Amino acid sequence: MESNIKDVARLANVSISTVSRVMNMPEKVAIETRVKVQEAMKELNYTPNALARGLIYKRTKSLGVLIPDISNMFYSEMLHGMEHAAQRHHYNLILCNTDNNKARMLESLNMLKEKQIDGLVFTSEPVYPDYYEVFKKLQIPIVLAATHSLEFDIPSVKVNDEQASFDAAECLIKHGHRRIGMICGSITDNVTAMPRLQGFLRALRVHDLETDVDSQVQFGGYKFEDGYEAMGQLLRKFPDITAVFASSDERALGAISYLHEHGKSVPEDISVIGFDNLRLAQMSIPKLTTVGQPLYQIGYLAVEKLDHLIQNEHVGELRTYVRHELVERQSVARR
Amino acid sequence: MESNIKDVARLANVSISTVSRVMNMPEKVAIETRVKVQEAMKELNYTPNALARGLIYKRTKSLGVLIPDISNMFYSEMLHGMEHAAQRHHYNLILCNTDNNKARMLESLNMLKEKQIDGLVFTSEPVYPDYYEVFKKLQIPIVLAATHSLEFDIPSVKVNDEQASFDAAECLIKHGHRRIGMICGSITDNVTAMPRLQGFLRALRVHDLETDVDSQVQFGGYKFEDGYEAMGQLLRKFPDITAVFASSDERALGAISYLHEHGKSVPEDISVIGFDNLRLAQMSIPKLTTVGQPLYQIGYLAVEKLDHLIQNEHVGELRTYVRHELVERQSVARR
DNA sequence: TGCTTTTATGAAAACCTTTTCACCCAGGAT
DNA sequence: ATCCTGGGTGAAAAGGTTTTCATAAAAGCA
Repeated sequence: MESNIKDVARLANVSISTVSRVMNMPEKVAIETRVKVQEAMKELNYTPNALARGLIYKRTKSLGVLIPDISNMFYSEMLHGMEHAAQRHHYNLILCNTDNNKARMLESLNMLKEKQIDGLVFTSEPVYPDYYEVFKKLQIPIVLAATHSLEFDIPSVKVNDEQASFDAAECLIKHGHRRIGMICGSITDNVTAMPRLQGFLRALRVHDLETDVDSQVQFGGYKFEDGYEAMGQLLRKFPDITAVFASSDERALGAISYLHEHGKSVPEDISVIGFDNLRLAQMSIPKLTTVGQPLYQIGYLAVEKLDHLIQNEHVGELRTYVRHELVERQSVARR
Repeated sequence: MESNIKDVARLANVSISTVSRVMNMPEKVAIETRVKVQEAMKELNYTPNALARGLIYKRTKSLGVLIPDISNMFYSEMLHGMEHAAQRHHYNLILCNTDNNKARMLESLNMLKEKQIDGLVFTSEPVYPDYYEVFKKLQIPIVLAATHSLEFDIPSVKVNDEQASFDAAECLIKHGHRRIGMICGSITDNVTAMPRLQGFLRALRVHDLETDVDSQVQFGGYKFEDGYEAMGQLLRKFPDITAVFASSDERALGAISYLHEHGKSVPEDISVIGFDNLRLAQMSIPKLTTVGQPLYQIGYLAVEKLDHLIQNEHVGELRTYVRHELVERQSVARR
């Protein structure tokens, strides 16, 4: 039932070369032959086979995307941007969810290589040296999205986390807060969590506030439940707190939830500022003040950068830093 | 730099047939030859080319996924399930975001066909007759996820929307509510919105409450803003309302937001029940009571059903209906 | 008219595998 | 000694395309 170029050629009474030409350089074939062939293609419901094409062109117009957890809005917004850029540049996206699991990641990478992807976008997670080894073996253009590597020269696009956190903290300070806690990511993550911590501390220092990481900062996961948990810890260790910087929106909502359940109202008693500006930041009560990263744009630019790499065009800067933006809503109050 | 089977064969001093055998039926080749070949493969960092394989096997181990909007948590949770099922059965997922745009969908479908996907999962959106024509031309196994078709015999997996809505409405009624409004989807959508409306109305009738669609039901989009908007309308048309069934969690949060801003507290003044049980339903204040659909599972099962179709195994039932579940949290109060 | 150039087409090689078939050789049975 | 069996291997075709090169016909030009 599936028809190939041969069937078309036979039906149109031409050679397969001619059929191929009709598809790729139609101006090179006589007008009558052309329509004859096109009619045959239509009649047979013919579609060219991208596998055969890819074999010859050594190019598949497919990109691999490695994502730790697609159901996380953080990644899905980025993915959305990637998908649009991919459509624009005629790529397909092959999606691999890694669950932050190294074995699964390597497996996916292997599968992607076998499928001859033209390029790869790697999201979040730092690039550990052994990852870099694998990347090198892949022999494929790679772009990092929402992460970067200072050790290795891999193109990347992300926000300036240190500065963004600085701005978040400064926002709280400018609203008159002096006793500020932070809910931070894992201490082992120095591509995202550490810069954010540093930005936070810098803001405190710049404004002559004392800093005490031990009591003031709570480390943990990025999820709602982690934020909830962390808020509890923080309140115990640092009771006279008036504001909290939660370095992800989910954590922020978790914190707010904890505060709400423990009779503190936001922002009247305690102000909370988040990080990311996911769609859910507008949906909470109170609406969340947060420092936004343009996730859609990060995804979009990552794919465009990858395309440049693939086309061997100039890549622009190796490490692109996109603008963050302070989004003031209702979870931060003047004090 | 890229090595093929020939390079391996040359280095190992064997024919390419032998190399191929080492990969596909290693027991058929003498142990010394086997290790010789394996060493050569390792030395050359050889990976087989899935394009060439696919050409022969007429099977690519790739599935297409058509999704209206990946950044929507509704789809991203489903996608997560699909991805896990895909990994389990050794498929790759090629993701296409359609933006609910017909032209883009057809374009994607074409691309997917060219790439020789083994099957397709189509999410949400009703299957219009012209879609069905396209599907037929595709000559590829298809499964519908979170949608179904009564006109056409296409395998599908989804929740029983009518019954789920019935349960939602009944939950409100059992909590003593008599004046209940509904925020509903578009009136043109009769795969999801209409059954939900019918379930809602059935519950009212069964419990001898009067129904007046005109004043009691507000139609609109599924987003937060739509819910916000709709809540306003509803309150104007049907002022002495004590409870609202919003037929998506996002709409429910929009409604809650509206109520909050207009001085009504949830659930003390007005109860709200949602639909979906997205992750964000646990993150709101108050935590949202909702009737949950197992989105992850829907995605997972859809891919497994697709796999059965591809393998020509028995598909089980054509239309699978998975269990919904009433998740009682804090947005519904007794009256 | 006879020559060269151009235009339209086809044959065959190449891309990288898998698989069928044939071959060779060692060992067991007769 | 002869035949058969079978394990291990290689040559070649097939899968669907693109592309190079060759060829034939038509057109241009003197």
